[in-house]
Amino acid sequence: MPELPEVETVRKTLRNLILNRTIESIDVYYSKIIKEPNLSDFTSKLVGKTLKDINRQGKYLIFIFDDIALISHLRMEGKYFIKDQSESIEKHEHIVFNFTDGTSLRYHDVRKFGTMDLRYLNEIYTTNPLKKLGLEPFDPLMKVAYLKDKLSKKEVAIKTCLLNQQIFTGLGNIYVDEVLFLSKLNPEKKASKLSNNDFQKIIDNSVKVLNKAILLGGTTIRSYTSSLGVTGRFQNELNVHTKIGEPCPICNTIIEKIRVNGRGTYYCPNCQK
DNA sequence: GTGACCACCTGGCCGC
DNA sequence: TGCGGCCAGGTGGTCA
Repeated sequence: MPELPEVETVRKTLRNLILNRTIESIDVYYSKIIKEPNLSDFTSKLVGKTLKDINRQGKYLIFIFDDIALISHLRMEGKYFIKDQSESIEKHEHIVFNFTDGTSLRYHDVRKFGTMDLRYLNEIYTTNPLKKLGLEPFDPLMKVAYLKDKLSKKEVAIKTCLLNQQIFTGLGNIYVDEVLFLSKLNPEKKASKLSNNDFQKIIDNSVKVLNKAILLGGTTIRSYTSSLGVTGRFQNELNVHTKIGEPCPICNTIIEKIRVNGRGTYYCPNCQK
């Protein structure tokens, strides 16, 4: 599933391919992807607009048009593909942005979990969904003091807290498992029990894991591929996620799988006590 | 305010 | 072979 490194890979790929194209029309085959505004306003506000830039905040893609931004979340299996308009619409292609040059940007989502919102440029960061996001690990303000302030009174598992995008933005299930492994922290340990040193390790290892994943184009597990079918290579670097029954790369203890707040969680019971 | 739980959604996998 | 049930999981909403 797309997490921050996968979204960043999609952003870079699309930015290189479709900048400065102008929307001629939009075909919507599954309108529930669009959250705000309504379908009619969504299309009328975008048609005729030229794509100026593509940014990212956490796991959200931000398509910057002339005066308006399309904020897209890929959720579990969202993908973008660029195709000629003459190519037939495939199953699971729910929203198609047709450009004036005869090409199209197609949003493909098997599980239909993805979302799209339109916002004027001056309200992108002052309204949801981006307003509520916490800091990314790369943010200069991401310090031990920030995490301590947010987590020191949390009586829930640290894994649950790191998946909370309102606190720690950008990590999903895969990378949280990897960060906690590198930090030698048990995913079920209560956030309130963590030390300053633990918080620092979480920050450092998050940056380390995400940077490496971005470099390798993200992680390809199950069905995820970025736009144009580009697959990531970070899955070859995973230490614990999906490694149930395999030996820990550090101590050879067998990796176990548990559920933390309903999420499949992989960890080494020896390294992460 | 906090934490637990559920809905959304479909393909893949497993057991019968 | 075919069918039913479960699992995967990010986020928002609801409820206690």
